[in-house]
Amino acid sequence: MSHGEGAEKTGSRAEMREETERSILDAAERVFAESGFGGATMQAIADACGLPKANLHYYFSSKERLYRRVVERIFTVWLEAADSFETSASPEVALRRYISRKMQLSREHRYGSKVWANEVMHGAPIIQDYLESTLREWTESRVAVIRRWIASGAIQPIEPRWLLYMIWATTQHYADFAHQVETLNHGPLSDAQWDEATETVCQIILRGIGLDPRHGPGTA
Amino acid sequence: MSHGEGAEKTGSRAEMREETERSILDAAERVFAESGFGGATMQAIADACGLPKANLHYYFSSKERLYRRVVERIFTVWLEAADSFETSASPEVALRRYISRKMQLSREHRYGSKVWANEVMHGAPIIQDYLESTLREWTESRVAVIRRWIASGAIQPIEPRWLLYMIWATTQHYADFAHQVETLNHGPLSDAQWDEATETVCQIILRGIGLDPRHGPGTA
DNA sequence: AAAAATCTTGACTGGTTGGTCAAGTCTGTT
DNA sequence: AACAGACTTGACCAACCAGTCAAGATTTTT
Repeated sequence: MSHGEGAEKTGSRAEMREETERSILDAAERVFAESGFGGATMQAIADACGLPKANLHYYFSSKERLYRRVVERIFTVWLEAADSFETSASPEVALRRYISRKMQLSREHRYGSKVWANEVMHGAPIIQDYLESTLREWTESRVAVIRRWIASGAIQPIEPRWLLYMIWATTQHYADFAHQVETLNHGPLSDAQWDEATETVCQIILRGIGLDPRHGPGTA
Repeated sequence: MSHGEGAEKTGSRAEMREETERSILDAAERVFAESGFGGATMQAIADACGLPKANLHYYFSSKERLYRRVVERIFTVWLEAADSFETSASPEVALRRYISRKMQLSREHRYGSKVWANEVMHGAPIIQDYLESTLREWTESRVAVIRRWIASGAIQPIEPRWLLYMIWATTQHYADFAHQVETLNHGPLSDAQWDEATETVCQIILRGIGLDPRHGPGTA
């Protein structure tokens, strides 16, 4: 009866540590998302994962370090999703995959998205270097791809950056503004609504840049 | 030499009070946007408007009440912008005006947008009633308008809600994620870039729902 | 000019929070 | 069984912060 968390199979020392850290990070992500960095308290995070507060400081030396780890973990997830924008695929496929993946992320990682939004809104004190290196490189590579699509006449001439921002903003809106969306929807979105929203976003974006948005690659 | 703020023409009692309150609200909006409710301190707000902290409590009895006033003021601005979505206009005109106005708001009221985003992300503890009344009514009325456009064949059949969310998300992104946008842009957006971004968003949305996005109402 | 009302402000306070610590418990090793 | 290292935790502390207050300054009214 060491942990408050439900029965955990005893594993090796390292496994146990990893699992505890993950449980703390999960709780911290939720609390930071709901209260912001300043509003979150270590006690609230401790309560959220059923550990005494002092124990948190055993695994993470300070609140800021814990927050940093939370943000870094989110960036990792973001990077994986970014890969779904395949530079070798056709515009339809690349964008459809990317948008769908980002919508899925918004649904499954609501809290992570909120923490990221908070961090950027507050001037990205922790992740400024990521923005300037990894994110900038990724963005520039996709901008180049979109420019090639334009040059080849595959899509209408639009500034690629504004298109990317539009995709980020729209997909992340379903996580960051989930509360507003759900209030207007009189409850959480159903599976069907998520599918429909995803499909609508894809269609408007694809048609918006001059592609035929009919579902699937065929001419059906 | 009463105020820290630059030379203020002496006005009537009520005028002075109003002006001081506005100056506090402006400072508070900025600080709340940058630090969140929990991270903001009354001292920081006081410093930001050059008043001693005790003076803030003379005008606003508590931090929460001050925050509430900030949020309410933002909602007012939002409502005015909402009016630019004219229900009687054609889809092209209504959407173009609305998107342009929202982009302008993002540029001129960056902090207000961020406070709103923060409030919603944290579950809208203060403005829940606004979401359920005013915002819901406004949304439903515009959804009805868009449905009529669809029924008349003016635009493609898409779920109006997802379109509205797309517009909100995209336009507000330029305020809420201004730091990210500016980092990727190596500096603030120029006038020309704002115009171009606005035009691009209009074009993608209009074409995305099946309209001819050529600038202006003519057939040029 | 004096009294009243409004506004200003430095100093103070009670409560909260991040972080510490020392005394424990548990687990694996010899 | 005994020892060592890893983990747990209640109690504690210093720093900070929202909010108070009382004494004074300024403006308006009489």
